[in-house]
Amino acid sequence: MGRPPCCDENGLKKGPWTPEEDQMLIDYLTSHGHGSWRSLPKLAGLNRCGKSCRLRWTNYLRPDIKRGKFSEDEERMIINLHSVLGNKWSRIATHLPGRTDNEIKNFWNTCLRKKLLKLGIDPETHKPRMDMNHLMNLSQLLSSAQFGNSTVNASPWESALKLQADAAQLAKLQLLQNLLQVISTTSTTTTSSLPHPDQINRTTSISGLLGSHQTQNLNPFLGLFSGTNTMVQNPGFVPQDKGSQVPVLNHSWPSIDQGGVDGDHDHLDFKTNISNYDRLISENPIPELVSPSPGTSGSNQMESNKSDHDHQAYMSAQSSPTSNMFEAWDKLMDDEASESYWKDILEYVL
DNA sequence: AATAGAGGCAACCGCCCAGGG
DNA sequence: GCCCTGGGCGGTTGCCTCTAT
Repeated sequence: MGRPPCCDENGLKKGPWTPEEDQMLIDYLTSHGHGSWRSLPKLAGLNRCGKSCRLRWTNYLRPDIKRGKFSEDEERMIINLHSVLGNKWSRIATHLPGRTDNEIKNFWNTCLRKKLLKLGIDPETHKPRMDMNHLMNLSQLLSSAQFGNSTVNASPWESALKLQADAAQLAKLQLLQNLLQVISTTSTTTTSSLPHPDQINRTTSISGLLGSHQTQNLNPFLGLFSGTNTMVQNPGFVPQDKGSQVPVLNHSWPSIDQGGVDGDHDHLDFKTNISNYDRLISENPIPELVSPSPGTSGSNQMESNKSDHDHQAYMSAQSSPTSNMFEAWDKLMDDEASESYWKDILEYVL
């Protein structure tokens, strides 16, 4: 097990710091530096543990700390970096001068996370949310928002995010509805709206319907975005994500015909619907999830190799014409997991 | 004006890892 | 190779403030 908490040592103060304590810590650190944090409190005359002093200094008292609200650039950067790095707050913090990992973590948990959730984006995966409850709610949201009317008072950044999310969500809904339509006309199940999973005939599997090796080609978003050139390759994305990119522009619907569908007219309808999505998106161009502007990237802090790597990944993500959302789709399709991902969704729907 | 609930944030906790002996 | 220690990190807690009722 881990070591016992250092503050268990008898009599050491915990909790909020007083201005006097802060001043003592600042005075000591500015004249002596921290040296060993463990011995620091005694030397500085503080009745605190070294760890508490270190946290207080690094998270609050350090002179280079920038306080106050996060700018939109910072928000964008955090979202981008989080999509690349995940919950590596300290690594994210190295790209935001004057911000601490703790502050970024708090900001993420209290604001950005909720913001993304509201926009229908899973903050963990940065992919559109696919849970059925959310999709059920979505139709109501979309109808009430009437596709963009709700962005009047939003910032341009929020509007862009929202519009993109709306488009993606609308496409998702329509995808699911069309899937259901296909399924209902192919199997004996008849549904005109999203059924409760318990009410659904689970004996039909989509892989059986379309051929066991074709499920990864089921993603209609490849077709969806193919006409708008938003779904392009992303050569610079994170190497650990297999490096290679599937040439998605030529990767979509023909495979269904080549696969197990055998020219079933229902599936032709499905195809037609997908090309309708193309038109929908063409007529309503989807903004990037985040702007490609790197803003103040804090590149002066790129000191470690790890940081350089983060920066490269980040800059790749930034410079790509496909921003996070599309990257996520791209990656989704490039990922082995995507097969089971879509399979899960489809089997859930079935 | 009082109160409950939500949100924001500082601080703590527990685990992990690297480095030194 | 093992143990100990310092330092770092991510997750969580709890307090304070704000807002709605």
